[in-house]
Amino acid sequence: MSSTDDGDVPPHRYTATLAGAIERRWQHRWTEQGTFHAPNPVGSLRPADGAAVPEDKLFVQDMFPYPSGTGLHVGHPLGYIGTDVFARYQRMVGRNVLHTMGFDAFGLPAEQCAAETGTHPRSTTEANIGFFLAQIRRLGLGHDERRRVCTTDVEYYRWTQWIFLQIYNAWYDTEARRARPIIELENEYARGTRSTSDGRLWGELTGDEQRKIIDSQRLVYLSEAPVNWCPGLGTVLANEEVTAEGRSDRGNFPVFRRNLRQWMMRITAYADRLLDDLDRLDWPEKVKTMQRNWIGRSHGARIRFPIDSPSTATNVEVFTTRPDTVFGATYLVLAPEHPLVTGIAATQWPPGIYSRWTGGAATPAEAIAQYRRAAAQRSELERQESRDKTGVFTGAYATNPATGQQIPVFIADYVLMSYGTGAIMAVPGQDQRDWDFAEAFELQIVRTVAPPEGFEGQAYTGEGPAINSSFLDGLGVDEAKKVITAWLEANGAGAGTVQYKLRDWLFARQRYWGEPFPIVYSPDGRPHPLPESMLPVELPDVADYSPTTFEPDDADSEPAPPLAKATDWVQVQLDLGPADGNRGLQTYRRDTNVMPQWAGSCWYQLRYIDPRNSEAMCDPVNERYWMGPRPQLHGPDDPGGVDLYVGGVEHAVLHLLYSRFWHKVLYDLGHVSSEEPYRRLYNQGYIQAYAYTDARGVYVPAEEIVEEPEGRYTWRGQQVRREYGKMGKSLRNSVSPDEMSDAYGADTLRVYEMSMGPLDVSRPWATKDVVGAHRFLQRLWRNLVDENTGELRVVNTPLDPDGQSDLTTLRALHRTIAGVRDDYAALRLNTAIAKLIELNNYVTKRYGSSPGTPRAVAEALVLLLAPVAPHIAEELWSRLGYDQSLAHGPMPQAQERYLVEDTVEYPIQINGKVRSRVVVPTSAGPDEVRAAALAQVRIATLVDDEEPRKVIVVPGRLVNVVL
RNA sequence: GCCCCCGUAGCCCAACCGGCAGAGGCAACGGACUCAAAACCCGUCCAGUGUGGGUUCGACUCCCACCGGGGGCACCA
Repeated sequence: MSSTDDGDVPPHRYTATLAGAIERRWQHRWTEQGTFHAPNPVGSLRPADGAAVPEDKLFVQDMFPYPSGTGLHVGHPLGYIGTDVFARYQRMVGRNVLHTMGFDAFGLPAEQCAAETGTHPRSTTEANIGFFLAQIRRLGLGHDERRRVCTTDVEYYRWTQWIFLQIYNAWYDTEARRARPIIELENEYARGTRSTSDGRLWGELTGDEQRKIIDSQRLVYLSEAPVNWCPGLGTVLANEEVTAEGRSDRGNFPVFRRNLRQWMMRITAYADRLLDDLDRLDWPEKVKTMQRNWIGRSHGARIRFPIDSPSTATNVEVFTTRPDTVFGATYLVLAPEHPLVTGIAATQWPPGIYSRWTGGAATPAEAIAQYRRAAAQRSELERQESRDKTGVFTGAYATNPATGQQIPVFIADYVLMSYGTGAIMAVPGQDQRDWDFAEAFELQIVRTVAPPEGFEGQAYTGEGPAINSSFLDGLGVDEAKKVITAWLEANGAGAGTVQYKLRDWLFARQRYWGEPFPIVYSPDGRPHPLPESMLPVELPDVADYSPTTFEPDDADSEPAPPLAKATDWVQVQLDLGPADGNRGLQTYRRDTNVMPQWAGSCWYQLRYIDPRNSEAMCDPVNERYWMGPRPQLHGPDDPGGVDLYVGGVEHAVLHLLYSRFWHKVLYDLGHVSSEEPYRRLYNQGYIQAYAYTDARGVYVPAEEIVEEPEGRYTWRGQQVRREYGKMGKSLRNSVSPDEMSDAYGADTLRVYEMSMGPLDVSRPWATKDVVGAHRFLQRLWRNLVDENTGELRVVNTPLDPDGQSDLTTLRALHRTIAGVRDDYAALRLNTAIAKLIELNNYVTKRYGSSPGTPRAVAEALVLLLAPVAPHIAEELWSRLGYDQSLAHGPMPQAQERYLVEDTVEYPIQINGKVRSRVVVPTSAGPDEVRAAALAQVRIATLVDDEEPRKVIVVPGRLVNVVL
């Protein structure tokens, strides 16, 4: 990379050195003057002069960065620059713009670093944030620094704990379709307006029984259910944090299903709303689809199959999306872990049984035990690799409620305990998995949907008339589903139901560096929420920050959270007050789990709004102003939320689903007016890079690569292999924003990154191309400032609209103004820059050797450039004689009169091929254009004497003569 | 295996509702400047839109199939 500072240059040329000086000066000035402070309607950030805030506002947000401490590369700030350009443009057109950035600083890396170095995670976190801020401040991002928050600050996580308590102290009223305070549930039971499930009166229940009923309905609850236990990390994980291969998404350690007592959040209560409200969001379709798949709603039915076992009389309930195919259900399959398996298993094999059904075992019990052992040992990965159907017969038979037929019951690992009821009715005729199993076990196959003529496949899953299905015969799939569901309900054999893939959110982690739970336990093991007055619960200091981790494969290990070691903190004497029955000072044990990293990022937009509020997480008036629904602007269904949220697509399900869930709970409980946190979501692309490996496969420095002809690449003479992907220190292809700023200035880096392509497209980094952006700024500077004297070279004589040459300039100028404004508003930053370069090139050509650039052009160029290259723009603006920053405008307006030309040139096509051109007045109507076109000599010759079959005139575009 | 997105000049990318394939940048080449080189300045070259069909007066744009690249889901009943 070459600096522009080499050699002799004119003293006032826009070089990296000059850019650096300008950038430091303006960054200092912005900070000093609080240029990017956005006032709130009320509270400590309201306007100092008591003025009302502008009605027109905009809330722009970047996804919460995690301050990693490894330093940024040029890819990281792509989105930050994008939002900054957008925010600056909106600020210049007069909107009150809230744009800031805080830190999501709890989490594993800081903790791991702390454990390795023995420093407190808080010190490494703070150092990392300092480093991160230094890097992004150099880019000139217009953040409201007063609003920076950090999830690890006690004043921040106090409110994270407060929100946890709101959720804890709430239940989901399925009839009202919203969360309500838990006290209202208790009141309903107490008043008798709600009855208990077993019909007993509330007053007859013991306190313990009452508490159990209440606790079981909270949106946060303790569960004994199977969880994802990761011994390698020493913690449990949420489903979302486990990869498809059954490993931890951080660290890639094996994850095991274990029964452990853990905090869960009832996100499933919101499944329908989380799904349905996607339609109200301005989000990329891709992300919506990912959330839809994750929630995985499917409509179907639960059907009960009576078991005819010699030992027990019970039912197996299955879930199916195809109840219409029940007449073709020729066997049942239970997940190996299904609780009914042991109960229904026959003691002896029935006579004359296929040997493949028994797995070679002497009794069903033995076969089951053997199969279960084998299934437990198979990892998720192995299960995926081989889709061969395996299973064993339980010896039991069930009755198909539709046919009355006896059908065998199997266990097989292709049925998952975690979905539906953990049991299926197998319909091989209409399900390929069942077909495969049926073939392997020689089971009966009955088609109940007629495949189309000539169908040669196996299972047929498409549309068609029902067959072999008694009273359903002839009906289409949808109709048959309705009829059979009604029949099942009428006969007490089942009911229509909705099933979700979404599971409740496992909310506890056995780590140190996270938010402590505002929960204590009495000696009897019962949890008690702390009253709000006891917040925050501060994270105690401990000698050892890491949990006990285990051999990654040690599935039988037990979690041992670090907080359990802080015995002074764990044992407390508290008076929980009236909420806990005024029991006075009691001894309690604190919860030693911490919240998952996602907790802090579930609500940070609300704290950005009111970062210093000590009375509430966020004043409702401020929330309504910045995030409230604006139906007049966004339509009647507008849920409200942040106006623009920019980040990578990798958070499509985790963060974005959790955050929506919390926000909806807060909405239901009346704490916020918006129903969604993020009205508009935009996924920025990634900056990627080429990396090069030598013959040994070792990465070599990308900046020293020489490109040879025929697509070959060499490093120090030896041929290397090129690969494309991430930018990173270990790949030796990392380029930092600091080195780019050193070489060209931050404005150049900003222009380059924004001009590389649309913000949502990934593209390769090319350091050699950056110079193009620098040349543009340099030329623009030269058009306004004399490089030798430093004097302004701008002429104040106004442009004369009646003079032909000035008119050309005015038209070029106003066309640019209109186009650039459009582009900025639509986030087409690359084309906005192209138009600015185009205008600048025009100015260079037209006025480069004249005494100077007309002031009107110079000012507009500077103002239009300001969002993307704010430092140089501010500098030029001040040299143009303005002492106020241009951060709040003005933004030039295009004048309509200069957007229209007097004449238009129409291309003339004959049969779709351009053959000639004709210039006509803009005012010419279609008939005149047609006449002018046909009168063209070249056209007349080509048309000859033929009468055109058709002449198409597209106003303003072209003429097409069809012969 | 299923679903989604993307293929335009040597490279990164424009082309708005189907209407002249080129706005911008890089590279290359030529010129100018220079004792010379770099930087800077001026100019030039370059594709018929991944492939094959279809619809249309007209297709980068719409439809179908295929190829290549990226992503998501993956025994979810």
